[in-house]
Amino acid sequence: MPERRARSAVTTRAAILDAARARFGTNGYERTTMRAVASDVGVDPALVVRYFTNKESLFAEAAEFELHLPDLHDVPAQELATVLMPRFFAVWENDGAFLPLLRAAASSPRAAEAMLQVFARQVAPALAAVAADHADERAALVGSQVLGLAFSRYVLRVPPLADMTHEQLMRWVGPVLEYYLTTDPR
Amino acid sequence: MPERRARSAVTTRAAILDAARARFGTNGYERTTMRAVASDVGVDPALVVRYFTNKESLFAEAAEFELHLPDLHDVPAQELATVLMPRFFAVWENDGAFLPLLRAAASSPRAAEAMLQVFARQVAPALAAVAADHADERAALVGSQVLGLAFSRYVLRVPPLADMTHEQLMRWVGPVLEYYLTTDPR
DNA sequence: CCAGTAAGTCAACAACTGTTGACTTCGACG
DNA sequence: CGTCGAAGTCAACAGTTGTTGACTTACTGG
Repeated sequence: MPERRARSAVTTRAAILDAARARFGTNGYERTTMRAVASDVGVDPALVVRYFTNKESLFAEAAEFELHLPDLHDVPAQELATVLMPRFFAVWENDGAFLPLLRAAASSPRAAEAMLQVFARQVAPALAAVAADHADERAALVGSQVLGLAFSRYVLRVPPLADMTHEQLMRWVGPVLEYYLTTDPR
Repeated sequence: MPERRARSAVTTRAAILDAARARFGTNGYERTTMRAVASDVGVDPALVVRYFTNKESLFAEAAEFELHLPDLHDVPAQELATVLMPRFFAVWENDGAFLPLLRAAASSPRAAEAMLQVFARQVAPALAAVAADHADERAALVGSQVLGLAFSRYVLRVPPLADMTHEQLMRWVGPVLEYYLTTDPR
């Protein structure tokens, strides 16, 4: 039992990160204050900067996330949505890092750039495995629909969308993803 | 010739409103400062509040816009996108009020509510004219795709999307709108 | 038991924000 | 010409924000 501090450093650091994600996720970047995050954890604001040096760095760390999209090479077109959508739901609803980034991307160029990187490094390559042609355009179109869904459902909370189940959404959106990835527009 | 002031009140008022739209549109609500708007017009900050009383009221007026969606009753399904998309492009690119609202909606509950009202009062009713059934769900899905497109193209500036022409986008997105409005998911 | 170090607090700073009230400028009109 | 009201400025306020540096607390290893 090497250490048993009343509160180990890693513990409060993680707590601060969680609180930051929650605040950034519901209030966005500018409306989230260091003091509020600190007080959520019951700690002095100075400690937050001691651990994360900056509001900007705190945000950067809070907004890091991995989609973990599976390899799509052997997935038949009709099952693309069944494979993809659950991953999106997971990132949107469980991991707390997506919403902060989405909200902040709307008004902060830096956050927008970060979101663009997530798309370029995680989404586009995975989708390239199944795109018929014009892979970058197809991936971007899928991204626009997916992002629009997240924005409408979690940020705007458009009533019908916010209340639908995962299954209902998959049935509606599935054919669209399949179309964007594999079909040629008329 | 009743009035010929060097700068009539209505003129500077309109100039302030324009500057506000531009600032809100590119920087979002919180990062837009009264002082910056005032200085864009070459005027004292106090004058801005004299005309608009509040930052919040200034934003409210700057973010008002009308979609002017046409009556869709006699539009055949295959031409829905040809009729709808040009209106969206017009509001996105010419009128300066859409982007401020979209950006602000991401981090301000009030702005989100305003955007929801635009959807409920202007988009949903117009689309109800052609929706096969579940009109509210179908309208919301169209809204999610349209919003996602705007977000990706104008806020995030996803490269392929930002560079595509109106015609290219219409060809890709058109079938999706048609599907959401008229087809049953499999 | 005691010193060292990590964990945390405290008060304060400088900058910036929205907003206010009193003042000035100036064109129009009787 | 003189005055009246609109158009606009000025300086300043009160509050909030991120960030800093010096200080205190408390656990642990020797």
